[in-house]
Amino acid sequence: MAARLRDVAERAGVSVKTASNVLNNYPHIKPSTRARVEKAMAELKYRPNLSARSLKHGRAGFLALAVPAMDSPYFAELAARITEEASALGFIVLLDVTRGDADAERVVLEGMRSHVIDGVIFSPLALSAEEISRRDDDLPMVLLGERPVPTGFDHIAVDSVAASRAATEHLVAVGRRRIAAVGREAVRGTASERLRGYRQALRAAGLPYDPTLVIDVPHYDRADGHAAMLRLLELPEPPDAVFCFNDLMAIGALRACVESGVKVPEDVALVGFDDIAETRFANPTITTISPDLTGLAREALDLLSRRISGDESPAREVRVAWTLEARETTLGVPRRRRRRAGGQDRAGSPPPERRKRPLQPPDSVSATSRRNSARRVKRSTGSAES
Amino acid sequence: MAARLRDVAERAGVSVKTASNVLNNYPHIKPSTRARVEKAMAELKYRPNLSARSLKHGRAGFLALAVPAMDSPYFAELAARITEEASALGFIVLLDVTRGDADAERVVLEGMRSHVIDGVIFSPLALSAEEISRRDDDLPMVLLGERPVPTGFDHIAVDSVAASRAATEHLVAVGRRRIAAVGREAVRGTASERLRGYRQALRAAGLPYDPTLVIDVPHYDRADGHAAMLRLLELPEPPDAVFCFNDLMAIGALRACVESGVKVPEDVALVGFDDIAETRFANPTITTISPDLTGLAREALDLLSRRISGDESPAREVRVAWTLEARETTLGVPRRRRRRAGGQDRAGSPPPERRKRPLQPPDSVSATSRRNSARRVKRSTGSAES
DNA sequence: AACGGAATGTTAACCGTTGTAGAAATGGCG
DNA sequence: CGCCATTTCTACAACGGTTAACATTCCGTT
Repeated sequence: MAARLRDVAERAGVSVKTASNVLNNYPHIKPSTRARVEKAMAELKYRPNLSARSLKHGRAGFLALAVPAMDSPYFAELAARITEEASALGFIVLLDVTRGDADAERVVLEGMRSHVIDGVIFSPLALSAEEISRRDDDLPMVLLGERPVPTGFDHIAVDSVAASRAATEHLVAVGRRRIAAVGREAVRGTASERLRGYRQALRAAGLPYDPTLVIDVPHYDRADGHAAMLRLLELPEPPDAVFCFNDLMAIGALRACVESGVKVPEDVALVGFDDIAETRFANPTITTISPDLTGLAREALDLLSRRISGDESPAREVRVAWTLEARETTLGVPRRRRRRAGGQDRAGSPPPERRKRPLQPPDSVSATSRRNSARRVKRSTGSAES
Repeated sequence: MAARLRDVAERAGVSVKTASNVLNNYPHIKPSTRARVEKAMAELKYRPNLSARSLKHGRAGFLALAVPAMDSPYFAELAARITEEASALGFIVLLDVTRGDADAERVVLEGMRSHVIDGVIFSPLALSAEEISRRDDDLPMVLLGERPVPTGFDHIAVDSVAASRAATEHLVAVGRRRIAAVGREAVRGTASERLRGYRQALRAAGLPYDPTLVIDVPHYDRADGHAAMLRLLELPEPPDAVFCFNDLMAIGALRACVESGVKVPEDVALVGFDDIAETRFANPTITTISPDLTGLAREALDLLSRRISGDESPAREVRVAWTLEARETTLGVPRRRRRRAGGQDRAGSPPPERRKRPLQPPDSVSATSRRNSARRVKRSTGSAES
């Protein structure tokens, strides 16, 4: 049914080899021959069989990207960046959604889709560092994210400790003293990096660490943030600021505040993490840590493609840049467009008086780069502990 | 380097074919032989080469999903559903992001990734119906979305006309008379389906169609909604309701209202389309049309896998179910948790008085199923116009 | 006329797996 | 013990494209 190279060759009156040469831009071909072959290809709607090709080469041109979820904006944006970078390098990205399922993640570790993919970019969630380090498969792999810290693997992440510390310091700087944290407190005994940064900032500011202000959540989603905030608001002494370990939870927390009649940031200031698009259009807009996703994607692909080409150098630990984006949940709403107090309580048409269109689009509302850890740590981690 | 079936066979002392048979659960194998082969596989860490396999069968087990964007929550959710359904059927989904680029979409039409994928699910954006209908490739394809209406292709979508009509009728029902619409007004001469439904509802309610209230936008993103709303608010006679053709624009529009001191829904009511998670956590929560994405994904895969198996029946036109989710941007905020008017204008710790945690999670706030077009239209569309 | 390079052809092997066809071993039964 | 029917296993040829190793022809130079 489908045309093969042989059919093309026959129709063009050349040998299979010549047809193949045309396909692969072999330089020494008479223009007229090339034209004939190309014409034949077009007429037969010839498409090379990539399975055959990759069977021959041992290279498939596919990369797998394994992430916990696709309906999380953070991972969606990440996937978009990685796909872009990959196609620039001639790779096709195959998405694998693990849903944070340990078994699904084990499949990723142990040679998924054998021989069809040339490498994996893996953002683990359920698996422990220890389990990851037991991996016994030579498919090149790059690990993403702060979650586990296995030694001897290529790993790319933002410096969560420093970023979280900056986020918390920012809350201190805007006058908050009782700062809560929402996220996973401990993964297999080790405190998470974000919690570490948070505690560092508290200590530096001379504030006490109050475990009742640290809320443990399972999924890092909006509902988690919502529930956590409700718990915090029920405390005898509620916090005056909350640092959520990601933006989705900050959004849920914000919603909980609105429902409960708590004013943000007057009563409670909020900071998130990730800088997903949603934060720039929330009401109020959400202060957050903005990691350089494009840089992350670029580093990941650069590293992975090097490994695929046989680079055997010791595992690398790469840190990507981030900035603190200070927005309304910590700075407040600019006075000139604060909403009126009373207001006609229900109405049909009469348009309320309103003023000029604000000049800046919401994307640029109070963006303040504060700190930047662009440094790239290249740490040689052989088999020994670093 | 990597173990082949031949190596396994040698080590187990059997022929290659026998090893292959073990791999494929061929019934007639002596248990002792099977055990030997399996042991050899484990020892050599054997992984079948899928390229070779698919070269042999002519089937690859891959599907392509081509969508305009991955960082749009709607497509991210859609991709998640489709990936789930596909893996249940043993297919692996290959994501292709076209960014609404016409050339990228043409590649999708004309046999992308030749022979590696068995079928395509395609949500076109840039290409006209006419251009799609010129497609000349026999790879099974299912079209998604309301955008183009080419005849003779399998097509799955929500009934946008009816849904948009319901959305607009809902605005009429809550007392609005000057209802704006934000979206693409015309694609190559044909009014979009959503605009059609909007106009039907206006006509049915005896309201005039005012073209100045219809805002044309390019990208259907938050920034578009934001800009469109600002334009509407500048009109001498601004609308008292806005129907945005998707949720992202509704979110942008909401943000524009907040910035401009316009109260939602008191001054302007808002309705979106898609029911992305973000709408359930917006402040206020956004009324929207909720399409049955799971159903859509299921239909798409059902249809596509049938085509792949050689089903040659006439092209089908499938409509998926939807519901109207009425939320705060049209119904208003329940009185008992409306926020206080004045409020301490900037403060440190003193917690404001607040009341009990509301019983229902935000997901269930004022959900009202209103209408359901679950009917599936099977239309035989041969070569003639229908 | 001899030579060199460009352009193409021929043939065969190979990538790893599976289908076909059939051989060899096994077992049941008269 | 012989015969037939299974069961168990094997040899070989594909699948479509690439590549190696030459062989050949054509053309233009010297």
